Amino acid sequence: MVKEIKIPDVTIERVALYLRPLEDFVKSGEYVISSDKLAELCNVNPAQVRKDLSFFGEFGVRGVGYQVGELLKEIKKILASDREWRLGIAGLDDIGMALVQHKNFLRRGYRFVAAFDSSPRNIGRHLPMGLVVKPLSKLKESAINLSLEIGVIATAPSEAQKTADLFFESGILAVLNFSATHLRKPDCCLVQNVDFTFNLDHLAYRLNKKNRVK
Amino acid sequence: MVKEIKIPDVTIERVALYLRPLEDFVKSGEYVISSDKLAELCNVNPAQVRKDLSFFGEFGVRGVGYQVGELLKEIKKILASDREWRLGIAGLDDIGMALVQHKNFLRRGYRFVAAFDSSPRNIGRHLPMGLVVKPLSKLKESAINLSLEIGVIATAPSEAQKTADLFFESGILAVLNFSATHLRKPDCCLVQNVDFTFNLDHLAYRLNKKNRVK
DNA sequence: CCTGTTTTGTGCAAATATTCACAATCCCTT
DNA sequence: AAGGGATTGTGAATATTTGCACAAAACAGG
Repeated sequence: MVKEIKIPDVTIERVALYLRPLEDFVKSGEYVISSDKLAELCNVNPAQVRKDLSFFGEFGVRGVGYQVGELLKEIKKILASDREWRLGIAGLDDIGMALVQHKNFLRRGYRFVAAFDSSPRNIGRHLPMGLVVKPLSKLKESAINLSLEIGVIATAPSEAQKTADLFFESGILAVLNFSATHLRKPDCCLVQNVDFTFNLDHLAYRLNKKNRVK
Repeated sequence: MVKEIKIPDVTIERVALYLRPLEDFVKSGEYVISSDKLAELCNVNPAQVRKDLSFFGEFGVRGVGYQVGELLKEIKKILASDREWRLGIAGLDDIGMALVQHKNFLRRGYRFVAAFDSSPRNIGRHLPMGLVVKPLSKLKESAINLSLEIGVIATAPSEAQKTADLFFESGILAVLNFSATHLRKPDCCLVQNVDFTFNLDHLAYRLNKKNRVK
């Protein structure tokens, strides 16, 4: 019987955070990293690092630290980013275009294998990596044929819900939503919203507070 | 003597969250909203909504609810988004371009008033709203002349730190970083990192877990 | 002006999350 | 092979956050 502990959401987020400095670290040629060092790089508490990792197993060696390469592999396994995920994107105006071309996605294992748009202006356009923009009407068919796993929505807000529904109907269970609208979704599906103005609001709040305290 | 309570970070984030449905709500013509309704729209607990708001004052009327317009105004005041903030952006390749042109920023009070790039390919380009891309060497001078308040970094990772330092040296206290690199910063300055692959990692993790549980 | 209904604001208890602190373990040196 | 130094893994202590539950306040209708 496997132990059935619930893993906090914040832990997952931090574990993803650990991934980035580790990648830099492995390039620098170091073989071993301590929880202290990793914690410092991520601005968290060392005990936190150890506890976070301990949810998933014992990856370190007492008195020594963690093997960088091994830890990296373990974290990728934890996050299920030890394999490639197949993405479809809808909406190829400026943001959509920027996303498709962004190299970070592929480096981290997220590959765009289909692109859709409703506007004749964009349909048929050739994108890097041999992608051709297809009409939205082909979304469901393509999603199945190409085994899409995650849908990315970069359409205008007015089309976002319609597009999301297409993704959901074609069996896609996760959507990354750049459209700054709230999406209705079936219970079985996951949605992550990305809204840059959130980050700005947070900065503005903290800037303002700092000035007031002065 | 003003009471000196510490306001949790999560509260700020949720308060920013409340802003969005409220804006929709005010358009729909409703005058009053209850914590129950607002909570439902944001997928949080009603008591949470009330407690979050109570950190900043008493905005509701017992037995009635909250005046939508007034609440909206109060929240904007809390977040310091009741005024315009002046942004400068560095890096005008695909992501930078998409950001500058994105209408949401201005709608929420974030105005790009300067744009910088190091590449001759981009310098001198005319952007929407009368902006012209200036060379990075002019950043410090412009930042002061134009009273920039927040710097946005959309450069290649290799240039991110250098650019951030320019922002900091010119007295800018907050930076929004799209470059997927960790930035060193003076203690007095604020940095918010935006990394889309984080969101994807989180989705991937949850998708994977769901399949395992099955 | 009283009564019933509604919904806020908040004290308090429960649930979660973070941090401390230390035994357990490993490596290195002699 | 023994001792000293380092660092993990984790139980226990703290700190923070959430949510319940209810008094306080407003309003509407008679």
